Amino acid sequence: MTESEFLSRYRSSDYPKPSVTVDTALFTVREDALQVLMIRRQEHPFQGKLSLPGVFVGMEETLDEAAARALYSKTGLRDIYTEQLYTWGSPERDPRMRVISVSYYALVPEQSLAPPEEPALFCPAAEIAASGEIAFDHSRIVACGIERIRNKVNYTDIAFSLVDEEFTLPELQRIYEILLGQKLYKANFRKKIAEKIIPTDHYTSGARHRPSRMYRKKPATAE
Amino acid sequence: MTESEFLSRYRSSDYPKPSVTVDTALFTVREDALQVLMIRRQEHPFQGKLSLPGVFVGMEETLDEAAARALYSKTGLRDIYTEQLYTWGSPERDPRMRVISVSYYALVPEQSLAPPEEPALFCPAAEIAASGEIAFDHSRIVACGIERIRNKVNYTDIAFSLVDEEFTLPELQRIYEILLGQKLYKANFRKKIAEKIIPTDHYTSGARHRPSRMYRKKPATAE
DNA sequence: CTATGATAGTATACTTTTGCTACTTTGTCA
DNA sequence: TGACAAAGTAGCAAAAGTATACTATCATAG
Repeated sequence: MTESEFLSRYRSSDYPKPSVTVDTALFTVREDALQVLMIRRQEHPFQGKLSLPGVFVGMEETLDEAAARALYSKTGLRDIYTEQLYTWGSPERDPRMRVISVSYYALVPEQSLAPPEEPALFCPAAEIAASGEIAFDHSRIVACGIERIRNKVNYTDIAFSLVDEEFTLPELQRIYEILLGQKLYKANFRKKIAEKIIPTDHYTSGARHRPSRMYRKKPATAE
Repeated sequence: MTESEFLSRYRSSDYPKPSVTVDTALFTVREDALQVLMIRRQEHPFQGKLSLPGVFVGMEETLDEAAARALYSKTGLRDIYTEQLYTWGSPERDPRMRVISVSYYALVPEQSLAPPEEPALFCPAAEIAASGEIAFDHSRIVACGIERIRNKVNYTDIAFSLVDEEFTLPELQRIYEILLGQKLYKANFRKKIAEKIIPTDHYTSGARHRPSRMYRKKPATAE
């Protein structure tokens, strides 16, 4: 039997299949806290509960594309920093049927977001992670996202995804402190990120204290 | 409409669904190299090529259970250190049909493995990761596993999963060196892992040099 | 037009970890 | 009993991380 013969005889409908969704946790830092975009469900199951934005994976799209689609439909944003988190496959996680969920997390600066409308809202991520009142296993997904972010802050540049293109060092430091959940020393923080940033000749103004210089992220050097 | 009415009307077959598999990369350190268990495929597609052990996810099992099943069927081992890696969902990754693959990696000490038979064999992981001759996207899965292991070696205890219950420090150090791809200083290495191990009163013997003390891993302390 | 409060930004001392070299110990074997 | 071989230990210098004290510059009040 040749490969093409084999392929033409293969009947994929011979086996039962689970449904596959992509659920996305969009994080931002707002009001001095890490917050996550949640949707209040209008339909069953879990009607009235909070859930993450999600879509069924189309037959012709990649998982990354499905995640981008879910995020775009709720925020209108493209080209967000997005990364796959974990895949959840317990047979009981959805009461309708067997659904396997590939979860993603995404990071955006608060400034690039329009205030969410109607069934969508931002919630403190820590509260969602600790709550027992969240639809499906989405509380665990958020918890998983928080943990992943916290782990990656120190050895990657994900924190820059949460500030605008131009930012001040006190702003950036605040992001780090919120993600890590601890206070950092100003001087040490600056030493550490000095090599990752480029100063501009812009300064903040208006505040009744010394203005803060603005910086940009240095483009990643080739490997 | 109540929730139970809603559920009874829900027709999950209304939507096309991808198939879902679990593919597992079983790593061990053998002959001074990180090696991975591969299967030479007997059937189409990719007949004759190397692939990772994989199974279709059953409708009543979790993903972790499917991974354990795949590993058990090839090695006869249960309770292996196993962790989910990444989920691969490109529509073209399987020529038969749309298949989404949830990949796992697993770590076992060489001593606990029977020599693999027939279509199964161990291959140097770096070669698999670099080869263009591997079935599906399994080469990338192995590459992803190597990277994950390398990242986790320094801030977790996964290296201990690759040695027997009792081990010598030169053995353990060799594991670290192979995973990290670099030589370590004996004294520094010992200082660092001193807190994670418990000495036994056993020693190696037979070699024509000073015997090496054997240790066990200290049970993880409560969080 | 100067004092003050508030935050931006810098200099520096101290502590811990890492990188490295040299040494001592203890077994087997000739 | 001396030589080799790898196990195991001691210690120093450089680098990185931790912590504190200081100076700079704006807006506003008086």
